[in-house]
Amino acid sequence: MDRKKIKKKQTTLSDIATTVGVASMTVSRVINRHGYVSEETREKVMRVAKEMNYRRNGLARNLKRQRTETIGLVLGDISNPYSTELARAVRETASTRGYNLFICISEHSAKEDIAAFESLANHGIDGIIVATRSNKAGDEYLRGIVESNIPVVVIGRDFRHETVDYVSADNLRGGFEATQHLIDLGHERIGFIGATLSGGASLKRLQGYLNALGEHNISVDERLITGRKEAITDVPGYSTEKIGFEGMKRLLSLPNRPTAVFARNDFTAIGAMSAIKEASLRIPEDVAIVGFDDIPLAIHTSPSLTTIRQPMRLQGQIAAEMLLQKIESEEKSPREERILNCELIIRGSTVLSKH
Amino acid sequence: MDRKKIKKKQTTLSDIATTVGVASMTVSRVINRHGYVSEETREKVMRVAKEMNYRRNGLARNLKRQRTETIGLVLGDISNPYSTELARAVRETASTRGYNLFICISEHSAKEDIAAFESLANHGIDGIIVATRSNKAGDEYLRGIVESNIPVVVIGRDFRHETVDYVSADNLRGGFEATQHLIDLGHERIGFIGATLSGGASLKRLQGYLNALGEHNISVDERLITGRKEAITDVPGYSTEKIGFEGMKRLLSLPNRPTAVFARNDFTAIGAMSAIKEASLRIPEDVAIVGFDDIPLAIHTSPSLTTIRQPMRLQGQIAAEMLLQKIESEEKSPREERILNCELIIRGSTVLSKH
DNA sequence: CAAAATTATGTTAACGATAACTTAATTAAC
DNA sequence: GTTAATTAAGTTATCGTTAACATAATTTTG
Repeated sequence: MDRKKIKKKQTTLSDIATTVGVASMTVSRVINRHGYVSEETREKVMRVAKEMNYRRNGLARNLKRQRTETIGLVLGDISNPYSTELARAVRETASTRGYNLFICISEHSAKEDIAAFESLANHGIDGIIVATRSNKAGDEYLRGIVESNIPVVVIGRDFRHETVDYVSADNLRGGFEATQHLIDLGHERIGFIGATLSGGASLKRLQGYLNALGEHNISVDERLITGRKEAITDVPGYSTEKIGFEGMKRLLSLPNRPTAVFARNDFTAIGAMSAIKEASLRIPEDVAIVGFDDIPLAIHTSPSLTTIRQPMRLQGQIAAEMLLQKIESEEKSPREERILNCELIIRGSTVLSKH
Repeated sequence: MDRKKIKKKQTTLSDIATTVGVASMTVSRVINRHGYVSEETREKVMRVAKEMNYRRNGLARNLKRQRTETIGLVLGDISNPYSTELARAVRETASTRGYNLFICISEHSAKEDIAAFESLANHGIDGIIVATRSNKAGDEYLRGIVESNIPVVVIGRDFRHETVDYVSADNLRGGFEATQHLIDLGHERIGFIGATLSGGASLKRLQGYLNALGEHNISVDERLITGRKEAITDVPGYSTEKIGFEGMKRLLSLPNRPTAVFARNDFTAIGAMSAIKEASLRIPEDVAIVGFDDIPLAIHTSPSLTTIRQPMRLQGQIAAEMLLQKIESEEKSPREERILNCELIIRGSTVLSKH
């Protein structure tokens, strides 16, 4: 075959320089609108640059300038409205401040977490926001990144480091309020779906649940707490519905089944609702249910889902601001931590609608 | 303040080389596991690299190697399940083939489209998949990118170029089948929400609707076609629900209102359903409704939504494969076009459930 | 009108990594 | 035991851009 693709090289500054008959530095000045260039030269250079379809090589530029004006965001799961709202807020804040955003997805895999961190760090990104689930291998790698002086901010996940800022919803309080709401409605046998106690209640939402029970002297029944062990799995997005479905079935099969359930997130709650309906029980009369996150779907389920709304956009915005601050400041600032309030949204899955 | 942050520079190959007492090329060989190095030297280098927390500078590396093993994906809207499934499939395919994926969001803004293209191109990305809505300024910029020999594949959007591959769902046929389904159910006054005829039915789904009506000799009533003009707006994600809601209200206020409606996508359909319910009409008895996309929410609405399912993952996978093929092939291959079949999913919004 | 400031351009040396080449010592082959 | 192959390094140039400095012409200032 003689129609091999001759990898036509990109036009470079010096290509233009040669054509116009100036030094490449002059061309650089024109391209960057910076420094003295005569109007005549500028026009000539611009014309030739356009003709030759010049595109600046960012690799070389960033290598020389030692910054990229780009930040990275690593998400565990892009199917979750929580993640997407986060991403949108981060992008918006970054964009306003003149930064580009590259998003990487890790699909809750430690290996992909590392691949994402590495890839971003390698590209000389100015800073990274991490919103994946914590896991050992990933965290270890992340620590290396932090220690090589790349600014990092984490959202809603464990990771302690003296220079890493932290943003999160108040999951502890949210979990507490969800449970409190059910207690206020008179429930005493309240289940939890989405985690087990074996991990020592590392999940803040579960801890909030336990705290609420404790405060009202309701004894904890471990059989009412169900869910797969807290660990990185290859389960993406919507499959948490399955955890909710199976967890609820387990709870319903108990000799003394709960009258209310708090699910660790809305997808889990929706799965649980399916199980309840399948058992021909009514929501909320037979089993009341509270979720967490207030995803857009929550208002469209039947009955609509009572849930804890967390400020997704705000978390993204604050994280981005923190990161940019770190990137741009000369001073080394102390670790900052922002924990944002959640809000109980009461809907039909706990309280019969009035009409 | 004297605790100014001394921007500790990253460790470089030659830092390690100096410490160990070898040439930086030797260190490079160790790091890249490529070329001859004695076991003794390798171990020493590895140890020092670890101690000094070495991280390879990808900018320099990629600049020299002229490739990054990274591809970019530009999405108009990340809140849409269509986009997220696409992204996941693209990531998976890319990852399997050893490529990283950077995702950019443009929020349906021409300016941000351009910013995303530019940023990706500048970073020397090996190729770009574009799944934004077409718009003049953005397309013009994209054309420049294509002409500077960066491989590009577009998904489900207009963009004609002899070297740009194209993947899409068969929107024309999908629109036809959605309408056909309603006709089969006996409907004759069928509305369309989400676009107007003024743009000359550039929207394939609308064209499919028109074709189906034509085939059954149902005359087109322009008052039954409603929606905002096809254009880039700053309206993100879920707000298409609003278009559906308002469009439906307009249709319901007609003297001779439609008995069925085809909405350009599921969010629009859901908005329309709200309007129908608000008017105290029944779905599907008074107004039947069909959406498009089969988003996860579609099964959870009440009644559940009849819709056209498009193969989101498949589109992403094929696009990624096409792009990687372009990137890796030496030969210049002719433009390829893949149009994928859609599937009608019949649910409660058009047919009363049987129980 | 000399000194200072401004404008316009060129030169040089990185940024950090690596491909391509060279040198030299070992080991294998015939 | 001489030639060829393998192993283990080092040297040089370059990827494309830009910061920093240097030069020279022109303009402004006092």
